[in-house]
Amino acid sequence: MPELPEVEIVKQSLNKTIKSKKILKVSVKNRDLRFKVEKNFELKLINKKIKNILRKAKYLILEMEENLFLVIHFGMSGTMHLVKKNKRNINTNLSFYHSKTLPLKHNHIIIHFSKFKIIYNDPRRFGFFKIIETKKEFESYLNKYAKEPLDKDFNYEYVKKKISNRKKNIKNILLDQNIISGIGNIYANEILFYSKINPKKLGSELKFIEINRLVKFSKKVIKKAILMGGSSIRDFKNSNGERGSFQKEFKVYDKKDQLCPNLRCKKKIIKVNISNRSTFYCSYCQK
DNA sequence: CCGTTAACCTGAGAGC
DNA sequence: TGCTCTCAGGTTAACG
Repeated sequence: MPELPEVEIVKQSLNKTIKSKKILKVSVKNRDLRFKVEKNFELKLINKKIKNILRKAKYLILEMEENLFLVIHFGMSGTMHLVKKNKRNINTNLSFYHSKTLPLKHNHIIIHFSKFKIIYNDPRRFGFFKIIETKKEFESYLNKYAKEPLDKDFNYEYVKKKISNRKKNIKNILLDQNIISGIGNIYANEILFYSKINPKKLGSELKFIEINRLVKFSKKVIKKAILMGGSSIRDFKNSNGERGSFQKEFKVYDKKDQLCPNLRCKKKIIKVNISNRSTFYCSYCQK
Protein backbone atom coordinates (compact mmCIF):
# COMPACT_ATOMS: atom_id res chain seq x y z
CA MET A 1 0.00 0.00 0.00
CA PRO A 2 2.16 2.86 1.08
CA GLU A 3 4.87 4.28 -1.06
CA LEU A 4 7.56 6.63 0.21
CA PRO A 5 5.29 9.62 0.98
CA GLU A 6 2.77 7.57 2.94
CA VAL A 7 5.48 5.93 5.04
CA GLU A 8 6.98 9.37 5.65
CA ILE A 9 3.59 10.57 6.97
CA VAL A 10 3.46 7.61 9.35
CA LYS A 11 6.96 8.43 10.50
CA GLN A 12 6.05 12.05 11.18
CA SER A 13 2.93 11.10 13.13
CA LEU A 14 4.79 8.55 15.21
CA ASN A 15 7.53 11.04 15.96
CA LYS A 16 4.93 13.22 17.65
CA THR A 17 3.51 10.42 19.74
CA ILE A 18 5.78 7.51 20.58
CA LYS A 19 9.22 9.10 20.53
CA SER A 20 11.04 8.58 23.86
CA LYS A 21 8.13 6.50 25.16
CA LYS A 22 8.60 3.11 26.74
CA ILE A 23 6.99 -0.05 25.45
CA LEU A 24 5.09 -1.73 28.28
CA LYS A 25 3.58 -4.70 26.51
CA VAL A 26 3.51 -6.27 23.05
CA SER A 27 0.92 -8.68 21.81
CA VAL A 28 1.02 -10.52 18.52
CA LYS A 29 -2.35 -11.85 17.40
CA ASN A 30 -1.12 -13.35 14.15
CA ARG A 31 2.52 -14.15 13.40
CA ASP A 32 1.91 -15.05 9.76
CA LEU A 33 2.90 -11.88 8.02
CA ARG A 34 5.09 -11.97 4.92
CA PHE A 35 7.85 -13.25 7.15
CA LYS A 36 6.96 -15.03 10.35
CA VAL A 37 7.08 -12.70 13.34
CA GLU A 38 9.94 -14.15 15.38
CA LYS A 39 9.32 -16.12 18.52
CA ASN A 40 11.00 -13.72 20.92
CA PHE A 41 9.55 -10.62 19.28
CA GLU A 42 7.55 -9.56 22.35
CA LEU A 43 10.38 -10.25 24.80
CA LYS A 44 12.91 -8.28 22.81
CA LEU A 45 10.78 -5.14 22.75
CA ILE A 46 9.30 -5.05 26.20
CA ASN A 47 10.55 -2.28 28.52
CA LYS A 48 12.54 -0.69 25.72
CA LYS A 49 12.40 3.03 25.11
CA ILE A 50 11.98 4.36 21.58
CA LYS A 51 14.86 6.65 20.71
CA ASN A 52 13.88 7.69 17.23
CA ILE A 53 11.65 6.93 14.27
CA LEU A 54 13.31 6.74 10.86
CA ARG A 55 12.34 6.02 7.30
CA LYS A 56 14.28 4.68 4.37
CA ALA A 57 12.46 4.21 1.05
CA LYS A 58 9.25 2.35 2.01
CA TYR A 59 10.65 1.08 5.30
CA LEU A 60 9.73 2.49 8.68
CA ILE A 61 12.26 1.97 11.46
CA LEU A 62 11.78 2.29 15.20
CA GLU A 63 15.19 2.80 16.74
CA MET A 64 15.16 1.52 20.31
CA GLU A 65 17.54 1.70 23.24
CA GLU A 66 20.48 -0.67 23.24
CA ASN A 67 20.95 -0.66 19.46
CA LEU A 68 17.76 -2.51 18.74
CA PHE A 69 16.03 -1.68 15.46
CA LEU A 70 12.48 -2.61 14.55
CA VAL A 71 12.12 -2.54 10.76
CA ILE A 72 8.54 -2.36 9.48
CA HIS A 73 7.23 -2.75 5.95
CA PHE A 74 3.55 -2.13 5.17
CA GLY A 75 3.25 -4.32 2.09
CA MET A 76 0.11 -3.54 0.10
CA SER A 77 -2.47 -3.13 2.84
CA GLY A 78 -0.70 -2.39 6.13
CA THR A 79 -1.83 0.52 8.30
CA MET A 80 -0.93 1.80 11.73
CA HIS A 81 -3.51 3.02 14.22
CA LEU A 82 -3.07 4.96 17.41
CA VAL A 83 -5.70 4.23 20.01
CA LYS A 84 -6.03 5.95 23.38
CA LYS A 85 -6.11 3.62 26.32
CA ASN A 86 -8.84 3.07 28.84
CA LYS A 87 -11.43 4.24 26.42
CA ARG A 88 -13.96 1.95 24.89
CA ASN A 89 -14.01 3.92 21.70
CA ILE A 90 -12.42 2.65 18.56
CA ASN A 91 -11.22 5.98 17.28
CA THR A 92 -7.75 6.04 15.92
CA ASN A 93 -5.59 9.05 15.67
CA LEU A 94 -3.23 7.91 13.06
CA SER A 95 -5.25 7.24 10.01
CA PHE A 96 -3.54 8.02 6.78
CA TYR A 97 -5.53 6.58 3.95
CA HIS A 98 -7.91 5.11 6.44
CA SER A 99 -11.00 6.09 8.29
CA LYS A 100 -10.74 7.20 11.87
CA THR A 101 -12.28 3.94 12.92
CA LEU A 102 -10.15 0.99 13.84
CA PRO A 103 -10.88 -1.98 11.57
CA LEU A 104 -12.56 -4.94 13.26
CA LYS A 105 -10.45 -7.61 11.57
CA HIS A 106 -6.76 -8.17 10.82
CA ASN A 107 -5.28 -6.29 13.76
CA HIS A 108 -2.12 -8.41 14.04
CA ILE A 109 0.32 -6.59 16.29
CA ILE A 110 -0.40 -4.33 19.26
CA ILE A 111 2.29 -2.30 21.01
CA HIS A 112 1.23 -0.82 24.35
CA PHE A 113 2.49 2.37 25.92
CA SER A 114 1.30 3.91 29.17
CA LYS A 115 -1.42 6.12 27.73
CA PHE A 116 -2.10 4.59 24.33
CA LYS A 117 -1.35 1.71 22.02
CA ILE A 118 -0.44 1.41 18.37
CA ILE A 119 -2.07 -1.30 16.32
CA TYR A 120 -0.80 -2.76 13.07
CA ASN A 121 -3.58 -3.80 10.70
CA ASP A 122 -2.93 -5.66 7.47
CA PRO A 123 -5.67 -7.64 5.65
CA ARG A 124 -3.41 -9.12 2.99
CA ARG A 125 -0.42 -9.72 5.29
CA PHE A 126 2.23 -8.73 2.76
CA GLY A 127 3.86 -6.50 5.38
CA PHE A 128 6.40 -7.54 8.01
CA PHE A 129 8.07 -6.66 11.31
CA LYS A 130 11.73 -7.53 11.70
CA ILE A 131 14.06 -6.93 14.63
CA ILE A 132 17.73 -6.19 14.01
CA GLU A 133 20.01 -6.29 17.02
CA THR A 134 23.19 -4.50 16.05
CA LYS A 135 23.85 -1.15 14.47
CA LYS A 136 26.24 -2.68 11.99
CA GLU A 137 23.71 -5.21 10.78
CA PHE A 138 21.04 -2.53 10.60
CA GLU A 139 23.19 -0.30 8.42
CA SER A 140 24.14 -3.05 6.03
CA TYR A 141 20.49 -4.13 5.83
CA LEU A 142 19.40 -0.72 4.61
CA ASN A 143 22.43 -0.02 2.47
CA LYS A 144 21.31 -2.80 0.15
CA TYR A 145 18.64 -0.50 -1.22
CA ALA A 146 19.10 2.04 -3.96
CA LYS A 147 18.98 5.81 -3.52
CA GLU A 148 15.59 7.47 -3.21
CA PRO A 149 14.47 10.63 -5.04
CA LEU A 150 14.90 12.83 -1.96
CA ASP A 151 18.57 11.93 -1.50
CA LYS A 152 20.85 14.86 -2.33
CA ASP A 153 22.98 12.73 -4.61
CA PHE A 154 19.98 11.40 -6.50
CA ASN A 155 20.89 13.35 -9.62
CA TYR A 156 21.45 13.05 -13.35
CA GLU A 157 24.74 11.16 -13.01
CA TYR A 158 23.30 8.63 -10.61
CA VAL A 159 20.19 7.88 -12.67
CA LYS A 160 22.07 7.85 -15.95
CA LYS A 161 24.54 5.33 -14.58
CA LYS A 162 21.78 3.16 -13.16
CA ILE A 163 19.55 3.00 -16.25
CA SER A 164 21.59 3.63 -19.38
CA ASN A 165 22.51 -0.01 -19.95
CA ARG A 166 19.06 -1.39 -19.07
CA LYS A 167 16.80 -3.13 -21.55
CA LYS A 168 13.99 -2.85 -19.06
CA ASN A 169 11.16 -0.38 -19.57
CA ILE A 170 11.26 2.79 -17.54
CA LYS A 171 8.05 2.00 -15.66
CA ASN A 172 9.54 -1.21 -14.31
CA ILE A 173 12.79 0.59 -13.60
CA LEU A 174 10.98 3.12 -11.40
CA LEU A 175 9.32 0.27 -9.51
CA ASP A 176 12.60 -1.62 -9.03
CA GLN A 177 13.77 -0.86 -5.50
CA ASN A 178 17.30 -1.94 -6.38
CA ILE A 179 17.61 0.79 -9.01
CA ILE A 180 15.59 3.62 -7.43
CA SER A 181 13.85 3.16 -4.10
CA GLY A 182 10.64 4.51 -2.60
CA ILE A 183 8.54 4.83 -5.75
CA GLY A 184 5.50 2.59 -6.23
CA ASN A 185 2.77 2.26 -8.83
CA ILE A 186 0.94 5.55 -8.21
CA TYR A 187 3.99 7.78 -8.16
CA ALA A 188 5.66 5.96 -11.07
CA ASN A 189 2.66 6.79 -13.27
CA GLU A 190 2.55 10.39 -12.11
CA ILE A 191 6.30 10.99 -12.46
CA LEU A 192 6.33 9.61 -16.02
CA PHE A 193 3.48 11.90 -17.00
CA TYR A 194 5.27 15.01 -15.76
CA SER A 195 8.48 13.79 -17.38
CA LYS A 196 6.68 13.25 -20.73
CA ILE A 197 8.09 9.75 -21.03
CA ASN A 198 6.25 6.75 -22.43
CA PRO A 199 6.25 4.06 -19.71
CA LYS A 200 7.22 1.39 -22.25
CA LYS A 201 10.39 3.16 -23.30
CA LEU A 202 13.53 1.29 -22.32
CA GLY A 203 16.00 2.73 -19.84
CA SER A 204 18.75 2.66 -22.45
CA GLU A 205 16.63 4.74 -24.83
CA LEU A 206 16.21 7.75 -22.55
CA LYS A 207 17.79 10.96 -23.73
CA PHE A 208 19.65 13.54 -21.66
CA ILE A 209 16.63 15.79 -21.27
CA GLU A 210 14.36 12.90 -20.32
CA ILE A 211 16.66 11.73 -17.55
CA ASN A 212 16.88 15.30 -16.33
CA ARG A 213 13.12 15.59 -16.22
CA LEU A 214 12.85 12.23 -14.48
CA VAL A 215 15.21 13.37 -11.72
CA LYS A 216 13.46 16.72 -11.35
CA PHE A 217 9.91 15.41 -11.25
CA SER A 218 10.69 12.41 -9.06
CA LYS A 219 11.78 14.88 -6.42
CA LYS A 220 8.91 17.30 -7.07
CA VAL A 221 6.12 14.74 -7.04
CA ILE A 222 7.38 12.94 -3.94
CA LYS A 223 7.93 16.20 -2.06
CA LYS A 224 4.50 17.54 -2.89
CA ALA A 225 2.84 14.25 -1.96
CA ILE A 226 4.50 14.42 1.46
CA LEU A 227 3.38 18.02 1.93
CA MET A 228 -0.18 16.94 1.12
CA GLY A 229 -0.13 14.06 3.57
CA GLY A 230 0.27 11.27 1.02
CA SER A 231 -2.42 9.68 -1.14
CA SER A 232 -5.63 8.18 0.21
CA ILE A 233 -7.28 5.95 -2.34
CA ARG A 234 -10.01 3.37 -2.54
CA ASP A 235 -11.42 3.86 0.93
CA PHE A 236 -11.13 7.60 1.10
CA LYS A 237 -14.73 8.02 0.02
CA ASN A 238 -16.22 6.73 3.23
CA SER A 239 -13.64 8.19 5.53
CA ASN A 240 -14.21 11.54 7.11
CA GLY A 241 -10.80 11.84 8.60
CA GLU A 242 -8.29 10.85 6.01
CA ARG A 243 -5.05 12.74 6.15
CA GLY A 244 -3.79 12.41 2.62
CA SER A 245 -5.07 14.58 -0.18
CA PHE A 246 -2.55 13.99 -2.95
CA GLN A 247 -5.12 11.80 -4.72
CA LYS A 248 -6.77 15.07 -5.72
CA GLU A 249 -3.59 15.91 -7.62
CA PHE A 250 -3.45 12.74 -9.68
CA LYS A 251 -2.90 13.54 -13.34
CA VAL A 252 -3.12 10.04 -14.82
CA TYR A 253 -3.33 7.39 -12.10
CA ASP A 254 -6.76 5.74 -12.21
CA LYS A 255 -7.86 8.25 -14.87
CA LYS A 256 -8.64 5.84 -17.69
CA ASP A 257 -10.74 7.45 -20.46
CA GLN A 258 -10.54 10.87 -18.84
CA LEU A 259 -9.11 13.78 -20.76
CA CYS A 260 -5.38 14.37 -20.61
CA PRO A 261 -4.69 17.16 -18.09
CA ASN A 262 -2.68 18.96 -20.75
CA LEU A 263 -5.45 21.25 -22.05
CA ARG A 264 -4.00 21.53 -25.54
CA CYS A 265 -4.02 17.77 -25.94
CA LYS A 266 -7.68 16.72 -25.65
CA LYS A 267 -6.83 13.03 -25.90
CA LYS A 268 -7.86 10.37 -23.45
CA ILE A 269 -5.67 8.73 -20.84
CA ILE A 270 -5.19 5.06 -21.62
CA LYS A 271 -4.70 2.12 -19.32
CA VAL A 272 -2.37 -0.75 -20.18
CA ASN A 273 -0.81 -3.61 -18.28
CA ILE A 274 2.93 -3.59 -17.75
CA SER A 275 4.23 -6.59 -15.81
CA ASN A 276 0.86 -7.11 -14.17
CA ARG A 277 0.62 -3.55 -12.91
CA SER A 278 -1.93 -1.04 -14.20
CA THR A 279 -0.23 1.72 -16.10
CA PHE A 280 -1.92 5.00 -17.06
CA TYR A 281 -0.57 7.49 -19.53
CA CYS A 282 -1.23 9.84 -22.40
CA SER A 283 0.20 8.32 -25.54
CA TYR A 284 0.35 11.75 -27.18
CA CYS A 285 2.13 13.67 -24.46
CA GLN A 286 4.38 10.81 -23.36
CA LYS A 287 6.67 9.69 -26.15
C1' DC B 1 24.35 -11.33 -14.88
C1' DC B 2 19.35 -9.70 -16.86
C1' DG B 3 14.24 -9.39 -17.58
C1' DT B 4 9.72 -11.46 -16.97
C1' DT B 5 6.12 -13.98 -14.64
C1' DA B 6 3.68 -16.13 -11.00
C1' DA B 7 2.78 -16.37 -6.40
C1' DC B 8 1.92 -14.79 -1.83
C1' DC B 9 -3.22 -13.00 0.68
C1' DT B 10 -7.99 -10.77 1.56
C1' DG B 11 -11.72 -7.77 0.28
C1' DA B 12 -14.23 -4.51 -2.69
C1' DG B 13 -16.73 -3.79 -6.68
C1' DA B 14 -18.51 -4.96 -11.32
C1' DG B 15 -21.36 -7.76 -14.05
C1' DC B 16 -24.68 -11.24 -14.44
C1' DT C 1 -29.25 -11.54 -2.86
C1' DG C 2 -25.50 -14.18 -4.40
C1' DC C 3 -22.19 -15.99 -7.39
C1' DT C 4 -17.87 -15.36 -10.20
C1' DC C 5 -14.38 -12.61 -11.86
C1' DT C 6 -10.97 -8.91 -11.72
C1' DC C 7 -8.35 -5.81 -9.43
C1' DA C 8 -5.67 -3.51 -5.53
C1' DG C 9 -0.50 1.56 -3.00
C1' DG C 10 4.59 -4.58 -2.97
C1' DT C 11 8.14 -7.91 -3.26
C1' DT C 12 10.69 -11.87 -4.82
C1' DA C 13 11.61 -16.92 -6.10
C1' DA C 14 12.00 -19.28 -10.14
C1' DC C 15 12.67 -19.56 -14.87
C1' DG C 16 14.64 -18.95 -19.59
